[in-house]
Amino acid sequence: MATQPSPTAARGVRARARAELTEQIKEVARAHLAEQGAAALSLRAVARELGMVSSAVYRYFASRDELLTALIVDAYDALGERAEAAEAQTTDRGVEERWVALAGAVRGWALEHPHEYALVYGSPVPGYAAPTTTVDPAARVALVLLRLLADGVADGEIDVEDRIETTRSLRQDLARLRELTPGVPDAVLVRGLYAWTQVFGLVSFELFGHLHNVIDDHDAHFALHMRRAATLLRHGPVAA
Amino acid sequence: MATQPSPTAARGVRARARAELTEQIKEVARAHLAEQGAAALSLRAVARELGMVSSAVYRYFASRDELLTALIVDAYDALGERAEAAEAQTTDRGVEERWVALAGAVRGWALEHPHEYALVYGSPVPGYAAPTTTVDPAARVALVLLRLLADGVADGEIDVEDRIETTRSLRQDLARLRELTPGVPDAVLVRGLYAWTQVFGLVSFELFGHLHNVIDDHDAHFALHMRRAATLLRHGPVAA
DNA sequence: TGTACATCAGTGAACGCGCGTTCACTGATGTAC
DNA sequence: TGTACATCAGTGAACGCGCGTTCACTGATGTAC
Repeated sequence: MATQPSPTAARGVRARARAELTEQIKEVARAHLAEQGAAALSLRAVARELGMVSSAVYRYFASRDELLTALIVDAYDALGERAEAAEAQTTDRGVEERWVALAGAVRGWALEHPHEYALVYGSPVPGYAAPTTTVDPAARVALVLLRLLADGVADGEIDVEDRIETTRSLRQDLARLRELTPGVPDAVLVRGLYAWTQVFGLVSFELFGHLHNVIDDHDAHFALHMRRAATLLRHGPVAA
Repeated sequence: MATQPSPTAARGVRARARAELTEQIKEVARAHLAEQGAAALSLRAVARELGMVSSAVYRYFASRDELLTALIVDAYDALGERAEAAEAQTTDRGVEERWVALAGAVRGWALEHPHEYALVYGSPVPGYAAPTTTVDPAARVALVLLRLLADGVADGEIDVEDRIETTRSLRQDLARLRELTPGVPDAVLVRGLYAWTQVFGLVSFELFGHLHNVIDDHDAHFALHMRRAATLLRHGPVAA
């Protein structure tokens, strides 16, 4: 019985074949992305490489934009997964080590997948509007940081005393952010945003070539700044 | 005599016409950039809009890449000029105000010219390799910060005491940077790089949509972070 | 187990489009004597 | 001031290319009875 193809198993065969080819299309598309960038990604070229006729791809993705969206979602998910794993491995240690692991995961993934990083964190693809499907995967990596902040505050590892001067609307933005991880005060959220910007700013600078002829030892440079970011995350800047 | 067309004046007429049309081509190209991004920039479309035949553009730019290079150089120069002017207007004030003016100039220019910003600070254009002509204009805006750091150190407004732990190769990178503005110690250069990354990281996040549903009050958010950056620039983080 | 029907994957041709770049050319503008 | 020549801007046609998407179709695979 179990070896005989039942109706559902049969449907399963077709579905599996479909899933496999869908995956193959995305893989080839990712490879093309890595060679020429998102703007040059072409359905025809992908089909050609897979030995299909270009129209066949439309059985799998309704349009070029839909394929792009799938790649974007995958990229966010891959980065999120990597970050979650890296941070989970150091959960028993302190805020600083967890932060360094998280930041290192972001940079590590970006260096391994520069064009996928550019696809999601670089300039927007012209004529492409990201659908709401991409919102949740995009938030995944940020949630790792938010949980880290919440833990650090709960443990007392992160100072909470510094005050920030800001506007009512910014406080509302921060309050919305706090809904995801209650207990993190405004000042700490601001420090988190600061550190967050630092990670992606640095990775983008490195990948997009803006540290050319400025910094050669990218590893040391990144490590140094992430240590500083960790200190700031825990204590905030001294008031002037 | 002065009103008669002398040989050089005559040559001047042709040269001026040439310069004007070159400028017009770039203007139209910039407008197209703003509508569809760099990858979609087309010589034919530019020519069409100017009422020329596409091949005529080749009298002015030898290729599409050369036009792109000109736009990149112009963008860097425009940003540099804006930053220089903003900072120069506050030279008599302290490091913090000068820094805030500089950072505000960068963001202001970026918000007004988002696609030109993306052209130079976003993901690299696929298949385009920036020639060395772009190096000096690119450095212009960074030099403003370096001079500010040098002044702040000379005035005693910027603390110089904090030590940084780093590698020999990174110290070499910093030494090379110091050649441009002698007298700025490693620790201060590192703080400068940190602040620098923060400005461009924040502007990129804002322009590329990564603060969507996170921060609505971008002005307040940016102002807050730049004030913090100024404090850090002057004093560095507290050691843990 | 067998048959009639429905679903689905993939084909191949076509539509209409835009692109970068080259080339031989016409005419106008500038230069040298 | 006038003429012969050189330089330059712009034309128009062409080359060869690739693209996204649609559509009617064939044949294989799955489903229901």
